[in-house]
Amino acid sequence: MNLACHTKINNCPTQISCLQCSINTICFPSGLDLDIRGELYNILHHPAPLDRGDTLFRSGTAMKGIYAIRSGAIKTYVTDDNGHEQVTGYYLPGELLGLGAIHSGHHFQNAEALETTYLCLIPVEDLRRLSVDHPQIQEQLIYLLSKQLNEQHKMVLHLGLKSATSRVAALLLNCSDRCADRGFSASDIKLNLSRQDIGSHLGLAVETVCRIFSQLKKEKLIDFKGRQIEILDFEALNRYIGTNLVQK
Amino acid sequence: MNLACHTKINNCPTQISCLQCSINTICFPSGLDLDIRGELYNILHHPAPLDRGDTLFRSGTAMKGIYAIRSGAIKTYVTDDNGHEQVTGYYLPGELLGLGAIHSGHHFQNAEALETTYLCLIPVEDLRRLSVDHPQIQEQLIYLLSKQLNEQHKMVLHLGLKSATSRVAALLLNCSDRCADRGFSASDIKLNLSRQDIGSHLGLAVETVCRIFSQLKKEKLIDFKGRQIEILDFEALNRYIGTNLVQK
DNA sequence: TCTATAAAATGACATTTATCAATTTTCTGT
DNA sequence: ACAGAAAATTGATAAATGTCATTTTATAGA
Repeated sequence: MNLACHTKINNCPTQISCLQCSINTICFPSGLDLDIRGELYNILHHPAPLDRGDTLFRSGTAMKGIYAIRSGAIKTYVTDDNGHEQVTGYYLPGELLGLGAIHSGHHFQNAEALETTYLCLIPVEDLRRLSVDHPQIQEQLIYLLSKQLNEQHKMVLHLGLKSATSRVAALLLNCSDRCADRGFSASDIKLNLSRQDIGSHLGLAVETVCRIFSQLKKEKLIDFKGRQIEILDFEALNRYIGTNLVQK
Repeated sequence: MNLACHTKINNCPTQISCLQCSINTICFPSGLDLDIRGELYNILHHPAPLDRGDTLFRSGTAMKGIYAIRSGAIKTYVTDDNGHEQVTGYYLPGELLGLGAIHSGHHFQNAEALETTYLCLIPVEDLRRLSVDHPQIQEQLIYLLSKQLNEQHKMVLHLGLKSATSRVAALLLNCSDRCADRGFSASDIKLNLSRQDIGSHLGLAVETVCRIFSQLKKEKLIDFKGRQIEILDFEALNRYIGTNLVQK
């Protein structure tokens, strides 16, 4: 099995300029003029890296800004009255968190690191100030918001699939796609959510998720060791999704 | 039962200025300065109203712009290899369609009118041109994109609920909320999706949706006649969602 | 490296949901 | 108002998924 996507960019220094950052082709600054990237770097904050289990932000709190993941992985989740978690999102390096809180200024989800995670924080107020002179920044923000909205539309599609197997397959292929977009392997992915998290995200019991993983392995559509997954048959996984879109 | 939300603003004239439009407090122009609203009106198109079943746009086609619903209702859906539909969204007056296509310029969903529907079309190119002189327009677009992203995050949460009843309850309360935001009744709502559409959206069989509707009626949590629904017990419906967020 | 703890996996059984078939109700067009 | 078609509903049964109990495996900290 090859290297997991995340391991390739581990050991990031805490401070790094966008100009040198290994993910600057997919992160916020991608497509911006070089001088604007420089200005963007001036307003960036580099919070201390998060350890596994550390909270990035909590539901109900004011947003400090937009977070960009430099390395690591984050899950978002909500908690019900009984303290039970439901995972609502899974974010990879180069992806942005907090965009949905711009309009209200507050988060309604919690965000937690799934492994050691390095981030950049872009304060929205500073970004707004910067965009007065550089309308390109607003255009970029619109572009990225639209892209993430599109991603969520796809998630809504995947979560509306009827069978448990098709929902799991959709999640796997979704992660594969996003890894590939980031220049990582499309077939060897690290899905750093627990089976419990996956179940809670897809509306399934942990045991169901385990059984589906085992069966997909037996059918040789995937192979895995823990959270390290190798996709062996993209076609077949896609067929699971396509043919289960909706029953007759 | 009171009037359905939609009936209140039926019989819209085809041409109407944003300044007089009944939904201008929630639609794109909300919050914009009056002179900018006037300019916005100048670039608006008013396509002929759609009849029930008419297609607004198709998957794979280039986007013409952002659509704002003036009255009526729209569903978005995708179709699998076997021609089976899966509903991915349901849109009410004052809501915008097509925002997810800005970044690629293409739609990946189909959009279809569920009843007679009046729309405005805001061509993105014209909007971009207008925003050179009025950065407020880009700020507004960012605000609205963030808001819709947040809405989709909620949908992801709702579709990840484990029981069929909680997913149906979540859909009902979601529509109620959105109706209330628009100044319509929160308790008397018209959910103009067929039971089939609801099932396909939530990953359930039609029959399951029917049975859940019947049971909620028997338990006096809702009342309904066809697609006209009255919510009788918000508390109880909310409890369904909260206590089913995730199993132990 | 070892131990304690958590995560993952599996089997047996209960519950929920899907499927199929049939009936009733609603809607559309004349 | 009427006829035909589509949508909604309901029951019986099959299939999928959840729950509980137990075992195995992986992980974290000493």
